[in-house]
Parts: sequence; structure tokens; C-alpha cells
Amino acid sequence: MDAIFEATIQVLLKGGMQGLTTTRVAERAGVSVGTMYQYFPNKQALVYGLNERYLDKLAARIEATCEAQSGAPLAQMIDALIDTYWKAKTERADVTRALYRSVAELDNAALVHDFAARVDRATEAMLASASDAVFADVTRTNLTLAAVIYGTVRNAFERGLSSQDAEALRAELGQMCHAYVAALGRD
Amino acid sequence: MDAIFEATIQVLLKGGMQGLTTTRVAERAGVSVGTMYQYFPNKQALVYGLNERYLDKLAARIEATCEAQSGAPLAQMIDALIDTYWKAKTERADVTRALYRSVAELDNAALVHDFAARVDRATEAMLASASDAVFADVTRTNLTLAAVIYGTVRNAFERGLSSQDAEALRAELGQMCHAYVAALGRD
DNA sequence: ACCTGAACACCGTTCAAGT
DNA sequence: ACCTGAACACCGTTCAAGT
Repeated sequence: MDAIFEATIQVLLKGGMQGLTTTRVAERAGVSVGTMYQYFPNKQALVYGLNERYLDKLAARIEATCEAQSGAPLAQMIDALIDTYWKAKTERADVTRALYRSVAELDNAALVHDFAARVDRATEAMLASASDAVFADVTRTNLTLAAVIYGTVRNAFERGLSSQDAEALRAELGQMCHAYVAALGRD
Repeated sequence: MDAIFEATIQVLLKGGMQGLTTTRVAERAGVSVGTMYQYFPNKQALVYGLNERYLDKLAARIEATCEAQSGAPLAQMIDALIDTYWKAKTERADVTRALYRSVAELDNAALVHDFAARVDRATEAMLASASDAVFADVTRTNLTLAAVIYGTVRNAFERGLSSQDAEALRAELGQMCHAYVAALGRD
């Protein structure tokens, strides 16, 4: 089953969604199509499972960051969160891109919802533990930071920025988040 | 040709990418498959053209907002930009969703690049004309605001937030952008 | 000239036959 | 019990035949 997932990524990287055929994945994984259909009832389930596995790993990384930052100063937490998400998405940019494309074809509402709920829980707990801040509405602030950070990273990714532009944007994103939480206290 | 695009949207809304077949689009548009292949050399070109048309309209709306806001105060510009983009994406949420999914299958780098270049030009000119602000690096600030706003709207969209949560996030996004540009002046 | 839609190639999925 | 891969249905694309 892990061999099938690995084969799927390889085939995706080679030919994109267009070139992702069950025959090719089975061949690459070293099993027959029939066997593959015992693990996954159809091609969609295969792609769904692959994205599920990816999001699970990503959520685990974010949770680890949140635990490591528990009780830290707010600004440091934000930088750590941006750093973790940014790194996870860019360290294998080709895989990230292939998965973004593959998941779009699916009815992915449940996938996105579960991932968001899990990750939001972790980041909200982290924010609530900040040593130097209290929030009037931590849920709202958490949702805002999450949507802005994840959304911006994705947008940066889609634009295909040069690494200097990407670095600059990443720094500005940090500045913006810091300015936002600083302004919250003054309302 | 416009009839074919309209038919494509209808078919997409009904059955998603899964249900988008050339036969169905042709049938719905009232032409034969053969005729459709005279307008579009293949299915990809059809989906590409549809997204191109959509992004063209969206860019035109953003340009119109930028021109209308020329010389206005900075905070008002930002609110107008968020408003235009947010409205454009949410007024036909089902169409937006269908197009997000359809474009993901394509090699869309050129599409995204052209759209970004055109829209960034308009917003940068707007920002440079602000009556109450001067920027040390207007290009960098513009890229940051663009990536954050478009990225956040998309993320909000994918999360399928309730309309109250979406409204709250939209307000916070405005606050965050305001705090960011205010902090720029103090560096 | 232009349109049509049957025909072809290819891919997702199944299931009879093999071990 | 489990695996295999030929066979079937369906979809993208073409092009001979029709107007």
C-alpha cells in the first residue's frame, strides 16, 4: 500500500494528472491492476488516500511546532508557524504542486475540513499559551492568522516567485502578522 | 463559442470535472463534437479558454476598482481591493469552485502569471497614487498585499466558512492589512 | 466549405480463470 | 484465499461521408 502511494507520486511527477493511469501506477508499484483495486476501490480513492496521508503528515508537523512553542512569546510563535508551513510546502515543491493539482479533482471538502479543524486546534492552543499576550477572541485571531498564513503561502507558491521574491514575501508576511497582533492590543 | 463556454459551465456545475465530457458539452451547446473540435483542438484547450475568459473578466474588475480609487487614502484603497476580489469570488461561489477545480488540472503557470502581472500592475499604480502614504518599496508592499489578500480569500473559500465567520475573517483581513501599512511608516 | 457522428484508441474497472 | 490480466464500457479525438 505504501508502495502504491510511492508509485502514484512518481507517476504524478512524471506525467501529471494527465498521465496518471491505473495501469501505470500498478506497473510501477509492481502489482497487477486487479490487486490495486483490492486496496483502492477506484482511482479517486487512490488519489484521496494519497492526499490524506500527506495532510496527516503535515498536520503532525504543525502540531509538533505548536507543542514546541507552548508558552513562548507571541512573535516567536508566529515566526515558527510560518516557518514550518513554508518549509513543508517548499522543500519538495514538485510534490506539493502535484498534490495541489490532484486533490482539486476530488470532492475534498471533508479532507480540507478535517485538516483545518485539527491544525486550528493546535495553533489556537499555542496562541492561548503565549507568555506575552492575551486575546479578546483567540478563536477569531487564530482563524485569521491561519487563513492568512496558509493562503499566502499557497498564493506565493502558485505565482512561482523567484527565491529572492519568495524570501522577501515571507519576511513581509511575518511583519504583517506581527503588526496585526500588536494592533489588536491597542483596540 | 460563447455558447460552448456557457455549456461547459453548466456541465461542470452539474457533474464536476468527473462529468465533463466532450459529448455532453457539445450536446448542451447544440453542436456536434466535430464542430467543437474546430473551435478547441482538445478538451484541455476548452477548459483553458474558459479559465482565461474568467480571469480576464476578473482582472478587468480589479483594474476598474484601481482606477476608481486613484488618489484616494490608502486605507480606503485596501478596503476597496478586498471588497472587489471577495465579491467576485463569492457572488457565484459554485462557479468559482468549479473553475478552481478545472484549472488545477491544466498546466496553468502562464495563465496565473499573466493574470498576476496584469493585476499587480493595476494595484501598484493605485498604491503609488495614495494621497496619504509614500512607500519605501512600493513593488514589495504591493506584492505582499496582493499575495495576502488573494491567498486569504481563497483559503477562506476552501474552508467553506459560515457567512458570519467569513464576514469576520474579511474584517480581520482588512485590519491586518491596515496594521501592516501603518507599521511600514514606523520602521 | 462546413458539419456530422460512427469508428478508433485508450483508460477505468470487472471477473472468470489460474495458483 | 488471493492474484492476474483479458475483456468490457466509456470517453477523447479523428476523418470519411454527407450537405
